[in-house]
Amino acid sequence: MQIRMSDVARRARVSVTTVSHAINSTRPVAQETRDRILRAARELNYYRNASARLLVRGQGDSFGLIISDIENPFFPELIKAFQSAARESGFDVLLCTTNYDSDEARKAIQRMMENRVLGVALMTSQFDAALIEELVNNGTPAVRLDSGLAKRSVSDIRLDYSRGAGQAIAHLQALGHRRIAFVTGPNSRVSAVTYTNAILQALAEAGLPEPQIIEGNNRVEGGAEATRKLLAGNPRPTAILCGNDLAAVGALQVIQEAGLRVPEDVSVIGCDDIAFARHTTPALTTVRIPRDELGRHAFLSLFKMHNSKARRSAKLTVETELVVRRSTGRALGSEVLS
Amino acid sequence: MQIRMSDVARRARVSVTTVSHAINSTRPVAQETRDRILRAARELNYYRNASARLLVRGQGDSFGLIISDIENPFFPELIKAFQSAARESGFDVLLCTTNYDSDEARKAIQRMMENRVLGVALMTSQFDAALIEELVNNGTPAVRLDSGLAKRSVSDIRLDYSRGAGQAIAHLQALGHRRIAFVTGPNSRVSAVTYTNAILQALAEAGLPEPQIIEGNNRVEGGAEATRKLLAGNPRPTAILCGNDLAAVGALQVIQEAGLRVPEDVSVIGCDDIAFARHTTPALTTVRIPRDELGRHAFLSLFKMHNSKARRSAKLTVETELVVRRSTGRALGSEVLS
DNA sequence: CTCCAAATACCAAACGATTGCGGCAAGCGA
DNA sequence: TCGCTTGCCGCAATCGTTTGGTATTTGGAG
Repeated sequence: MQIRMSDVARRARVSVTTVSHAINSTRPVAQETRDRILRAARELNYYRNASARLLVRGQGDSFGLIISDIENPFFPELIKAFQSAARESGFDVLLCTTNYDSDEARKAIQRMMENRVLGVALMTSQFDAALIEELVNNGTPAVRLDSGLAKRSVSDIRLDYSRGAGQAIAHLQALGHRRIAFVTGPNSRVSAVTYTNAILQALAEAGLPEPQIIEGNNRVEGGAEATRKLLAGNPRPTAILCGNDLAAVGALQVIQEAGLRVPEDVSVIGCDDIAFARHTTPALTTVRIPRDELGRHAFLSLFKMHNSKARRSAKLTVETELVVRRSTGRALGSEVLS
Repeated sequence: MQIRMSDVARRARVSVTTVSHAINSTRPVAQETRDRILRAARELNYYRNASARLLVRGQGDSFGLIISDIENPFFPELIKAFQSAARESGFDVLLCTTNYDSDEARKAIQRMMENRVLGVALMTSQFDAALIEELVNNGTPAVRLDSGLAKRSVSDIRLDYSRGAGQAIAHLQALGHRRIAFVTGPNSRVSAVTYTNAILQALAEAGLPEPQIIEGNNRVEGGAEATRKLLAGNPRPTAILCGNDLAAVGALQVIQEAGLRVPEDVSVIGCDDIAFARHTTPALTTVRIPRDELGRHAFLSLFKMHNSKARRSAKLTVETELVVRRSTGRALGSEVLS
């Protein structure tokens, strides 16, 4: 059925042992012999059998990455960073998505384990803590990227929202905003509530009043709907913070459709800094989450754990940062002379 | 090191054979015994060894998908469609990206083959035809999604641009446009030249003059740059067609930054209909490529080939279609009374 | 009580590569 | 010529499952 090493060996008139060594460069093979072998392999269209190889070596060479939704523009950049970090070190990556479904999440973990990945990174909140525990008890390195609450048992890459949040609020305050509204992500998502808390705290520290809060769904439509409610209020907010950029896009749209101007009438701030944030009109001011760093660190951390056989690695923190574009401006009715 | 079936067997006091059958439901096992086995497996944290399984069965259960760039918003939707079609039929998918690099492409194919995928779908132009040939000669089913030129040897899902192109041109013509410019994708990309040809033909059939053509790169910056050139021309075009939506976004931006209005001064039409196309301002009129259909058909086609052991399957065609939004309007200086 | 079928469980041979160990031959110095 | 090193290469055990071919038990019919 398939072409085996022994076929190559026969054609090159050597033993399978030699073929193996020639192909993997695991032992010196006479130049002439090696050539003969490689030629035979090419002629026969031979590809190593990964399972046989993995079976006997007991160790594969790929790391797993589990994310929730590939269509969410947040993830691709993360995936790419993880992937290229892995490739740089000579590893493959096995990608699974959960689509926010805990059953699929379970399958994803199972697939990872059955394929004996060297470690797995997870960025998805809908997650049985128990499963992760098992994973770790198994000795498989794991990192979570989504966690605000630092679970003890798994190494995390902590995403620190406080800096970005602080900068966002300071920015708004400097522009004279006081009536600030906040469209959060779904409260079921850890990262969403972490961000919410960071914003609330920054607001408090700045001595600004509590914001009006509406729970959104981190999608364009959710942001749009929430914004409609906000605009109907009286007095309406002069600035709207959104749980992510997608929601902010919805906000932008609704505000402008209502005949109001951004940022003259209402300022908008997103979160994530997805690629499109710079192409909205006006370009979106947003709290940047450095996904490339996140992805790289995730891999590096896993890699270290794998090498050192440690169950946990040093906790890393990556910082958010406000990037100011054109969707924020001086608050209406705060025409201070300057 | 790892936990084997024999460990589970010992703990449940049965043979490995029975464990295997209990876990895979491949042969009846007494309810009581099965329970004992599954419990033991759970207690021991047992995961099947995929390699051993695959090795002996000779057949895996995943299909491969190779794309060029995960950050291009065109792809995620395609991936998802492919994935969910696969999952519905009980298969996994192995995803690889090439990043437009033919060396990585080679590695991707190799990974697919080494892992004995049941078939592979490719959407990436930078491709050694030779590699694909091999693949097919190996007996591994393959489909290309990017192909305008129908290679003989591989089954294709043909993407028919002519309908969408025709509709786009008709739409523009109806609005009174005659000075039409076209920002193409890179000429190295098959799909790009296919689209270009479709547009050119539609233009000719409509009796419209040849358009001014600028080669872009299918990215925002490319579209922006090309548009700057176009705007500097005299007379400037009243409508700009773009090779994809990303470029169209760049066009939109440049036009509006130049103080012109879309669509009053210049109309813009994109291609792809990425998720963000409906959220640009104004919302983008574009030639939709049905990525979900593309992904689904790709899998289905592979699946069929795999089942029937056929090397080729019926050629499918998926149609593009114009979706009209707000970035197109009546041509300047064509105020016909109606 | 005997016999048979059905149900259940086990034995052992694969699957295709890797790798420790050992063999052979050529080259070299004494 | 002998003995040793060095450079190549092959033998055969091994990895953890699956699965065709039996063996054993059980229950009921004759």
